Amino acid sequence: MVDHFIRKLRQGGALGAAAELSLRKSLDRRVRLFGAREDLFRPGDRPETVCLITAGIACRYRLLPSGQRQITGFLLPGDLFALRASLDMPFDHYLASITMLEMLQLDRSQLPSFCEPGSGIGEVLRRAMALQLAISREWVLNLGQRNAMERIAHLFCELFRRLQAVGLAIENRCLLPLTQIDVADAVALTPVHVNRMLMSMTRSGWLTFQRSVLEIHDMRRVAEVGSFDASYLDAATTPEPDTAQLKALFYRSGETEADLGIQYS
Amino acid sequence: MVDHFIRKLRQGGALGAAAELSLRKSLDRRVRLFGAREDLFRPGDRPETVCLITAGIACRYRLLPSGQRQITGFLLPGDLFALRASLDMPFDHYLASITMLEMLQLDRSQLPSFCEPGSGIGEVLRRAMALQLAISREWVLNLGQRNAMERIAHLFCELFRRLQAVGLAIENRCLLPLTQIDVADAVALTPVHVNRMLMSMTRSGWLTFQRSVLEIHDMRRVAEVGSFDASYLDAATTPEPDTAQLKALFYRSGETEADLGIQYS
DNA sequence: CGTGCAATTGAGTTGAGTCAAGGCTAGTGG
DNA sequence: CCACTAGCCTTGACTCAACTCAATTGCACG
Repeated sequence: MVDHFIRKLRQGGALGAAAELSLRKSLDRRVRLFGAREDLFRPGDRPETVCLITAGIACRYRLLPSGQRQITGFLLPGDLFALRASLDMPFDHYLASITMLEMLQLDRSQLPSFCEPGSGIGEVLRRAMALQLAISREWVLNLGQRNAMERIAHLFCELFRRLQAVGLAIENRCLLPLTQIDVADAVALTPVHVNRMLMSMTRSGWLTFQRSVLEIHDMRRVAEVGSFDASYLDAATTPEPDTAQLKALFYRSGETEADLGIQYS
Repeated sequence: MVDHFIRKLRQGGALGAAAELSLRKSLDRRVRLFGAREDLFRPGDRPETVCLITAGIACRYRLLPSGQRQITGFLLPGDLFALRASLDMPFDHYLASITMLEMLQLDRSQLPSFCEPGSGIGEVLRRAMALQLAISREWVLNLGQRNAMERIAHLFCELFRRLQAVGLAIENRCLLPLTQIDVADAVALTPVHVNRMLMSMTRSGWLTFQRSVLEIHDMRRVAEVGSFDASYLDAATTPEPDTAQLKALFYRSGETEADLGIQYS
């Protein structure tokens, strides 16, 4: 949970040993919970705090006047968002939970004090933004140049990789509590067509995506179909395969199916 | 030229009066020129310096194994790029000039010294990245949810607005030295289909796009078709309609057509 | 034990792509 | 000064990937 964030700070070289303690304390005080499928922010909102997801998944989306929805990105445990709080900029899109969500709030005014002078949280924030930018541009490529199956394959590779990077994948499986409608809104296809592609991929034995579990049986093939090259994700993240504790959680929720969201972290 | 940058720094509250002088001096030493249609950076390159475009236009693009090209963004005068230099991250896409290009190089090691302690270039960089992110997400929406004509209308609105913001539009016209092929690679359509849409828009009297000049005759209509809402661009930029001198340049090059690129700023 | 949303499947439609052939313009070299 | 060449632009005829419409099934929850 909090450790995801601490780890990020270390990577940015932002964290002094002395600062770490005070950081941990102050973080624990500011945990917030949200239910599934809630809008956390709407266009125009000015966030007060930078946020860190500690459990659950969320998405950014935009609406057209016609009512069409485009998901422009997913947020997974360990991801920072509302970075614009540090710039006093308003949101220009929606940010919504998909599962139940647990997150930390990092007060803008406190941010600088957690950092050693010189290097700082600034670099952590910029690194997070650079990663989001890389992902966003990858999506532009995905929507612009790939056909239906390739898009879905690429999206699944991205999400699997990112979950893996924070220790939330086991072997070839991960919890991915999206509906086919969510996938459709992310890759800009109709749910009907997404379903056809998924059926086809399943029949081919490449992967299954059922009951919130994504299982990739033939990663080489799926990555090839989606022309997926993970290097754009590595820029800011380090793998670090995570604890047995998490695996236990995963298995449990994988069986029971209930409340998958919050057991996520 | 340099002023674009100085202005940006002021906006970020980063510039002390004292610092400004030394900044101006050091900037003037580091001007670089490129020809049209050159790759400035390729995937894997690690830029040494953050760059600022002072004249001409450029684009980011990615290639698929199949050879398909997707332009993921355009860079206009006043835009910063290669921000990853400040993070020591490699490029994951191509960055290429479209016209001749004049740019400033801002050395990474020098960046901090130009700033008042506390506030700083960090905020300027983050603001620039936030803008690029907003634009990139807008492109995801554009490619995902809009049809051919809507996409083109939206792209033209974006570029017109951005050029206007740095004083490079006159009334309803701006220099936009893109081929229809460039437009096609940006909006993910075939050049053939882009041409059909442009013909149709021209016949409808909405706009013309010929000989590197975009002229929007019915901005209300075009913005409506592209469901264009400029608010996402305003976050980091301030208009400030620019000099008569630029207008003169524009008219001249608008007539002669030659070397449009570099006369740009 | 409905009720409602998600998933699935079939049949017919269409917006954008493909293929192909000219026309226009600018720059090149004789 | 004028052919020649190479891109870019333009247009027409045909194709197809993805969409729409519609109906059915399968769950999960109250």
